[in-house]
Amino acid sequence: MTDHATDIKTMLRSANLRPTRQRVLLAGLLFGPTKCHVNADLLAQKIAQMGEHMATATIYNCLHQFEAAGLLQRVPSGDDGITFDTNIAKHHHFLVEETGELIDIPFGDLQADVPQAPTGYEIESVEMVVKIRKIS
Amino acid sequence: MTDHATDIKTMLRSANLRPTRQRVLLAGLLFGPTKCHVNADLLAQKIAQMGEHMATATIYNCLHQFEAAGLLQRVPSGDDGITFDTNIAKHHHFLVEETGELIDIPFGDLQADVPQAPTGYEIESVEMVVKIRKIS
DNA sequence: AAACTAGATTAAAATCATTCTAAACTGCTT
DNA sequence: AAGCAGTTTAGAATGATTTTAATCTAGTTT
Repeated sequence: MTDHATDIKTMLRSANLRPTRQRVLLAGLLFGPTKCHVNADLLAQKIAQMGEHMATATIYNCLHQFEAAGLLQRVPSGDDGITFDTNIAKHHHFLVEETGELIDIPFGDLQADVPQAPTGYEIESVEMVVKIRKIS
Repeated sequence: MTDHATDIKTMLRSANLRPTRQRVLLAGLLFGPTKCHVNADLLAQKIAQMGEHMATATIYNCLHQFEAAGLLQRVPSGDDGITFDTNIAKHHHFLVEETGELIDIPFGDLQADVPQAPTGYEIESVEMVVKIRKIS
């Protein structure tokens, strides 16, 4: 077994997730060196390209489990369903109007501008989306 | 005809929308003195309570037309479909995790913190959502 | 005021991403 | 090797939104 596969299994076990064939395959696609934005459909395509197969429900299950384990972050996305970000550092996004493409914005000192939560509430997260469009 | 109904018809005509019975009814619900967050389902309920009826498709059509005309703004919302805000001033939102309730945050001087758009793009809108939860 | 027409409304069917179901399977422990 | 809890699966179900194609109506023309 390669070191990479071992790392992934270790990561999954640390998250209290059994390293099943499906979870290892998905984690391999998601947790490489480059961060990315994914949805269930995109992953199904990649899996199909590898000549593999995985039930749609499994892809959703794994994504939600990875999110619950803090391995993924859910991100806002125009209209097209559920999108996850493998970059779990605090950051915001540009959303390209025409294409729906998401581009990371590094997290600055935006926190200072966040207003107080209403009395009795605590802030859970701050999410900024900057919609942009190609200059015609 | 009441002044209010006249105002609404004028508003609709200014937006190049024929003041049909359905659009006048919806506009009456939406464009009162108090701002609110609505979705198609909530409006259908209100209409039913008034003893009226309107096709679901009509509610969606009108909401999208009002949005296109700048009378409504679309706002992000947890998972539950399409939500519109009758407050069209620039502002951001608290989103209460447990309930999905949206609460307006008055627009401050956040603009200063927005990063430059990537080359070749222009900023279309900036939307911030602050998720909050009840302190247990 | 009747006729006309583009635009609007409608019920019902279609869409489609996501979730549910309940049966079959598999990783782990004994 | 057996057993069990946790997983995966195909296919059905869900549910919000959109499409369709027929009917209707606001506003204009005659």
